[in-house]
Amino acid sequence: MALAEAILVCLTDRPMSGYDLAKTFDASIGFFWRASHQQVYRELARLRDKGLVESKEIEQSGRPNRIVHTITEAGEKIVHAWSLKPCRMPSVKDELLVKLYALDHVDIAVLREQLELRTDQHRAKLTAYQRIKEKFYDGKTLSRAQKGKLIALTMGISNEREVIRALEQAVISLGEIDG
Amino acid sequence: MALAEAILVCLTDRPMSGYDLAKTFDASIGFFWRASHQQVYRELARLRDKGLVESKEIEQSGRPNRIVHTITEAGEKIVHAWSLKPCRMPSVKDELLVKLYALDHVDIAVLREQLELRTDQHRAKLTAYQRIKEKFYDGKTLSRAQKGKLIALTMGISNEREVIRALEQAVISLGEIDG
DNA sequence: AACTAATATGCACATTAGTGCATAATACAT
DNA sequence: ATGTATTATGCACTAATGTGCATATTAGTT
Repeated sequence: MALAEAILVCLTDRPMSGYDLAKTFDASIGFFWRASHQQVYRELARLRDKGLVESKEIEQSGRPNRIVHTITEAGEKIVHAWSLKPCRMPSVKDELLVKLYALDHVDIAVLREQLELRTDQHRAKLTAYQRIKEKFYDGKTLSRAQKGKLIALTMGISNEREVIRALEQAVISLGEIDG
Repeated sequence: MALAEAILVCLTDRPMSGYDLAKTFDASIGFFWRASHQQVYRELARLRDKGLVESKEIEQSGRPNRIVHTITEAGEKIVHAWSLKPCRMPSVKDELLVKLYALDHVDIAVLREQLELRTDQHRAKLTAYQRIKEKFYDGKTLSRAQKGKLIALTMGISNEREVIRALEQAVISLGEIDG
């Protein structure tokens, strides 16, 4: 149920519409907890029903009205209680590694392409993280909240670097097998 | 739907019962695709319905009969078709990073404990991977299938090492904030 | 004697996530 | 004119995952 908490955490910063939240889940907090816009709207409805956020419609002309959600005191209590509860290990589900595991039943040329595509995807992630770090964190005086985000971001960066290195090595190893 | 394929991949090695498969998902292939025993039995029923595996009951005395599943030709075709399809990026969902992201709304002492617990869990994983590598792969002549498994395992090992290093650094950074 | 682990299978229910679609207006490019 | 992107919300259906329970026997432990 940590999508609820992730949304509440975003709303501790400032009130936001579902659309704002969906964008946030495509960027910053989405690096650590992925969610689609449908998931976000659905969960917002539940949070509203439970009284953990308050929603008010803001009229706009030309486009649909914004519905802006504000965290309530009850919502803040939920966030604090959640912070004390133990975390689960993220569940591993990586088809690419399953394909390596099943090497004998897989087209090696295709698998190499897939490894290279994956490497590029991680390079793109690394670049995105580094841009954010340079733009918002490097050489700045940081609040405690920002320092926490920087620690998470730094972990993301070092992880992407290592994954890229490991994937490049995997392609080399695969080449040695295929000959 | 890659649980189906992961099971089929296991069955290309040898026919197995649901129980055998569940154990395999607690160890080897489960390092790359996690699944509970309930999931395995449910998926086996579906695979049987689709004619991708054939199941026969083997009588045992004292304990429930084993139902041993063998991959069919149709099943092997599915595995090959799957190997050609592009892979998705694994979906990120890590509460611990969300808590770092939400540092201002979190108990820092508790978070440090959670980071340390997570570090220990990754150390345990690393040890398990290394034992398997030493026992089954180091200094042995390997088939192509085994070489694929070794590449996946090597990626797992380097990833665990990096995650441990990054978590240790995160605890240090957190200490500097907290004072 | 009672408890625990291992072997072996699975159902029922609840929660979570993903896919596809629907609506509606503006702005900008082709 | 037509298409595409952006802003903005959300439903309906399907698929995947997790939780709790149920059954049944043997072997070993406290």
